[in-house]
Amino acid sequence: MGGVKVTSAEVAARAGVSQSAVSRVFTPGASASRKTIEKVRRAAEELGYRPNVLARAMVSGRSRIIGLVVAYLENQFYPVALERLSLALQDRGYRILIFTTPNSTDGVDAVMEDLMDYQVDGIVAASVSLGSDLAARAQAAGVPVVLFNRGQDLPSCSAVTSANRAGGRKVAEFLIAGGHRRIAHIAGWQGSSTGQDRQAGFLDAMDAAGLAPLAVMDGMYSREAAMGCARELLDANVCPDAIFVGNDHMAFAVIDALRAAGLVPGRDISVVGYDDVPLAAWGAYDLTTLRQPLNRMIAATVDTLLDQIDDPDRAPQRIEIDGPLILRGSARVPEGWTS
Amino acid sequence: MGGVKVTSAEVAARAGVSQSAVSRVFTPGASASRKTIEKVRRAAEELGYRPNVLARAMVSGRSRIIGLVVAYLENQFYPVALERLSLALQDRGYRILIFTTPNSTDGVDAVMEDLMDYQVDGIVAASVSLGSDLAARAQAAGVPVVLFNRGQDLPSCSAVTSANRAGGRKVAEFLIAGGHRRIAHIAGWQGSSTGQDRQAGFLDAMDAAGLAPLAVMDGMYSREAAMGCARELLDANVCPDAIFVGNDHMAFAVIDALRAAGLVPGRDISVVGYDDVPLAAWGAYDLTTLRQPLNRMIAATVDTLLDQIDDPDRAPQRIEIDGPLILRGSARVPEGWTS
DNA sequence: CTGAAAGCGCTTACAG
DNA sequence: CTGAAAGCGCTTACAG
Repeated sequence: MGGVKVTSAEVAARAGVSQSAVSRVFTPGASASRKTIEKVRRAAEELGYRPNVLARAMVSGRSRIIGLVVAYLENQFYPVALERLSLALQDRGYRILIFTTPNSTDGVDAVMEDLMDYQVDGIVAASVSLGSDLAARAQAAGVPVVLFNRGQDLPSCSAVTSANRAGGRKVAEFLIAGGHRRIAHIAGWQGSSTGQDRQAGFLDAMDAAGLAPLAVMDGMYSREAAMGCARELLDANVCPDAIFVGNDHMAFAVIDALRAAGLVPGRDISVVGYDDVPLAAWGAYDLTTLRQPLNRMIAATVDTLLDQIDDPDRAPQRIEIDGPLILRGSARVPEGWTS
Repeated sequence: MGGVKVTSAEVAARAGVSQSAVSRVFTPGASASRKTIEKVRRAAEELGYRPNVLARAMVSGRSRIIGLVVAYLENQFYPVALERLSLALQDRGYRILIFTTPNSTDGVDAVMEDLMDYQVDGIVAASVSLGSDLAARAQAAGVPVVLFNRGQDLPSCSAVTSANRAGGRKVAEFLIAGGHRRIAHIAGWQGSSTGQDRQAGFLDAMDAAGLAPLAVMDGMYSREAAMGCARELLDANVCPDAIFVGNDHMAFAVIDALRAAGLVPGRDISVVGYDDVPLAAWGAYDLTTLRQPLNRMIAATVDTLLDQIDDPDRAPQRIEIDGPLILRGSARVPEGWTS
């Protein structure tokens, strides 16, 4: 029952070599003779030895642990992102220490401190905002931070997002081209860059077309809030003919609200989301949406983070990745519309 | 830019005390005079000192890290479980190191080895099966393991599940009482205890009522597989009047397939799922389902795991928690049915 | 209460 | 290529 942890010294004794030799055999770059390698490997196998990663971390100053701060796990975008990120990081020899948090800046900051106590080599903050003091501390400690799906303007942090402003514009242009004239926007949380940028893009395009939005409301990235917004829109004197919703998670709520009111999405009212989570493609929602190119966003996140870990002098990056509009049944498609 | 990590020695120097004193001030149980505590806290604050958790882990033999192995993150049950687990563990001072994995036993075992390299204090294996050798190694290393939502029969592991056999029985009784006679079962993966137990319970009740199932197929806990099964059922000569699906994730696929065939769930064919994930309550699916009591399952998992960490001699537990049937619109409700 | 010292399990110059 | 030794940042008996 007692934790029978085998150490390199025990392996050394059994193999008849020094403890340093054992260490070298298990250290990728180091050199050892074939004979030593063989003796050590055999002894290690017999004893069930595996190097203690924590001890290695202490002396090398590398924990091979990446801290992940994430909120909104009920939005399918994040579990999927987590899975991809975890796989990509595992491939490169890193593991994820996960911190879930309510989305207040305070909550996030508290959790970040904890994170740094674990000597993480880098931090991915997904869908959360950092206090600028916290960002500074991470930098002071030499821990690179990349913001995933949030473009907050912190000079010391990298940020990976999709091209949200362009995306918002694209959605508006699509709806306008489809002949909609009473277009409402249930926006993503206006405390977040993604919510702001998508809304700004939407307003850009409306403006360019000489149209005023029927309504713009903050859905807070919350199912409940979005549903409330949708009900309010349906109860108003003038009913929208299209609703652009700031993300898919809220769009599902909006569709549920429309149907509850006896309306058919795509026929009576067009609904467009943002993200293209797997659920958007399922029959029950069949949601037209602006896709965030998750694979490329994850790849960019991992590359940026590991580059900065390997070379602390590398400057933070801000990466924006363009995404396509995915046409499905929840919104009327303009005649001859392509792409 | 260089990682300016502050150590206890530096704090000691500034505070004019020994390094041990600093350590004591930051060690919950230890004793120090008010004056020392004050001096040390001030110096620590000024320097931005926080204890290195990894170093503490090395000497104390406690990493305060729990390893979590999880597959099926596309099934909403798991992200929600992850979030609750993370919160519950954070409350008790533990963090989660996460490993995602394809669900083969091989994949899981490889990942478990990696996990142990990080000196985790305990392991939660959610929705995955362990090789028995691996379970033995974890035990040998003194690392307790609890299987979450999987009741595999490994004497050295604890297991927390809902009462799956009783649940399967309850669903069948409900459908039979509702007057259904052509009842099919798209089962959970038959390589898992949950899939087997729910199916066994279903068959128990069918048997007791003198009914034969119209069909029993393995949906593999996969959306695609389940959809294939549903199509096959609909194409057969005799169409089911009810389908019990092994979990909600598959049930959503089944409902999509029914609707694609022009059928209305709850009117033409009753569909019942298992889990009661949040999506089951959303308007688009409105799924009748057997709820797995997640909060209680998480609480039991955390309690069991931490108990075993604190007292290595404690015997592994197997905990089963009963869940209620949640009535919604996807299945006909028998007259006068209660609970 | 407090400090000097040993030790957790490793990696990494340093000699040989 | 190999071993003895120092050291990573802490905790924890051990004396005082």
